[in-house]
Amino acid sequence: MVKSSPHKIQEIRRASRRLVRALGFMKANLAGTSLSPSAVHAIVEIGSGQAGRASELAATLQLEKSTVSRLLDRLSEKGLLTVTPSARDKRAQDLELTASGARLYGEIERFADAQVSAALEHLPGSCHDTVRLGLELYAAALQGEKPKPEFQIQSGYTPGILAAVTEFHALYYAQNFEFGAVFERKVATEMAEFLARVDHPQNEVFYAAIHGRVVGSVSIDGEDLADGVAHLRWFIVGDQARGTGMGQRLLAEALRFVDDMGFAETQLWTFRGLQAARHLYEQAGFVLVEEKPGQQWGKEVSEQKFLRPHGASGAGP
Amino acid sequence: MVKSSPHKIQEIRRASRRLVRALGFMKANLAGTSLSPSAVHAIVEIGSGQAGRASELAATLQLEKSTVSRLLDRLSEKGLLTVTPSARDKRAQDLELTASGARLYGEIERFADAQVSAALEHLPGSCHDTVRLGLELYAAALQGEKPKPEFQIQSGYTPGILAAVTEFHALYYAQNFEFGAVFERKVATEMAEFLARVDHPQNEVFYAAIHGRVVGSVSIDGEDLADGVAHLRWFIVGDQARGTGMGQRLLAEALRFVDDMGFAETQLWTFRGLQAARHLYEQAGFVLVEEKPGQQWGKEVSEQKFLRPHGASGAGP
DNA sequence: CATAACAGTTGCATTATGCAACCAAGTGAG
DNA sequence: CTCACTTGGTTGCATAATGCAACTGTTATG
Repeated sequence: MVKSSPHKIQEIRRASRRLVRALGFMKANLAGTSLSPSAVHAIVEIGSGQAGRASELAATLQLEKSTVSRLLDRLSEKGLLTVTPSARDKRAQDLELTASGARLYGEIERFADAQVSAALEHLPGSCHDTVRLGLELYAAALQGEKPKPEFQIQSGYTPGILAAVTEFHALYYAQNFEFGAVFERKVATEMAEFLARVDHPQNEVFYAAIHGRVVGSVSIDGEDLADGVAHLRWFIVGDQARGTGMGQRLLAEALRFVDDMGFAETQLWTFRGLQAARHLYEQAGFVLVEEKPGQQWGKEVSEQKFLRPHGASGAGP
Repeated sequence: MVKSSPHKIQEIRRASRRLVRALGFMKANLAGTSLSPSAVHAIVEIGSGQAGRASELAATLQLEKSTVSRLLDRLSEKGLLTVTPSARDKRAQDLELTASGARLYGEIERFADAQVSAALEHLPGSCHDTVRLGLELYAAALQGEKPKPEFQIQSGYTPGILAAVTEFHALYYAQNFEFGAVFERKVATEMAEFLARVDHPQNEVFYAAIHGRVVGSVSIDGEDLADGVAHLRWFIVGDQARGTGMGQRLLAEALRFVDDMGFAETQLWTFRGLQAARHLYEQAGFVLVEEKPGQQWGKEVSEQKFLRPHGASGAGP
């Protein structure tokens, strides 16, 4: 795993500090209420249905239960909250906002939304997702969560897929093997040609998207090799999604298509040095059948041909 | 300007709350010191040379000056800090960490770095930049800053440029004009062809990069039209950089090249409905000379031909 | 030179908070 | 069923953090 550079960490910490202060500042004047930060957080949590118990509140707000107890006292004294003993567990108590509590919650929501909205206005709209994603990832990471890779494999053309596949190839191979313009052009041109005939029943392109962006893809070209031979092409997963099992999923989906269509065998060309990919290929039933130097990608590498017979499903243990 | 959806704002707020709590939690136990959050922040600010005055500290920590005064008292009592009257301004006082203060600062730094580093370990390395950028942008936005668009215009092939240009075209025109595969393929194929001969002295590709990623580009094709006629092609700025003046800069750079190379005139094709671009073109001295329906981009639009004579520099006021 | 603005201090009141000891209600093993 | 243990919450106590307002001394400005 790649460690983040100290410099990057510094920058993250620096931004966090600013953030905490800026948000802390917001909280103080929040919606003109005279409530403390914790009280506001409590109202929000209860109002949004995230916390129905005092103990839950203590957990999310990271406060001691006694503090929460008193906090709830204050809020119910002000008539913002009803605290009723729970029916199921007589130790516990159900928390619910009163009408005026709900009104306050609404105000806080509107106020906070406006604040955030105003802040975001300072940024070009395209940054909004970066902000959202960055915050979510970091918040999750701080609490020790691994982000769940939510992606779905889909098939067929989607805008940007040619670009994405080209980009991943160009950047990855430029960085790791110093491939250049020839390679990027080759990928773009050949895949463009393929996409023109992707609707042919023996062809298909698969991709995984996160937040509407293509982050991984693989294609089956059923026409360009011999009859009954499927050609697995442009198999790649972008930086953002590497190590999430996406490659495996894509490959599985593609091979299911291959088997469903009754191809006698599947071929693919790659070259020596792509260990992770090779592992995936072999797991999926591919076998290395040929290896020789070549420079079809604009640079001399040891090209490898893999083959997978119909229905093969991986090397034994 | 595009408003962010309420949903997105909710998500940002939700993540912010988690973040503040998680960080708040970190602060409490921070490095095993018995210091309050503010005290730790103060040490960090002073230690990192960001604050040499009490008033500066009050500003960055968003605290009242009296609070800061007392905070500094406590710290100097503990021998972490020296508070000496400033030479230049007898009202003010210079803040400096003592040896033991500096040691503590070092510990805090190491501890916090380790925390952040540990958190980041939960994320794939490729997310780190998203986190950093997202936090920085949001922190800046909350304090009302507009992020400075730091980009430089460069020329020549760079890995990923074909992909980036294709992507921006595909996504933008798919979203706004429902262009599809035909268009994306056309862009990729033609630009790939162009890049094969971009080293010819009459051709050039210009691009702007942020953090090493291409976010805007324009090309001059000096060969595909008549002799002495420059063809301005693939002019586009990505989402992330729209509204930053990058388009103008790219265009200016491209036209400088055109004029330097002594082209008699420059032509470009676009179509009705791209107002922002049209404005830029006219500012740069282009004039609309022809308009007729066509479908060279895979969909029927009102195609426009613009022309700019050598050295023209924009419409008068 | 008078006045305002600035940097910081101090008295006072308020509030949030944690710890420890406590109670009451559920849980589980034998 | 019983006894020890856990869970959800309350209360007494001490303390730390904070803001406001009034204050001192210094510098800037007309």
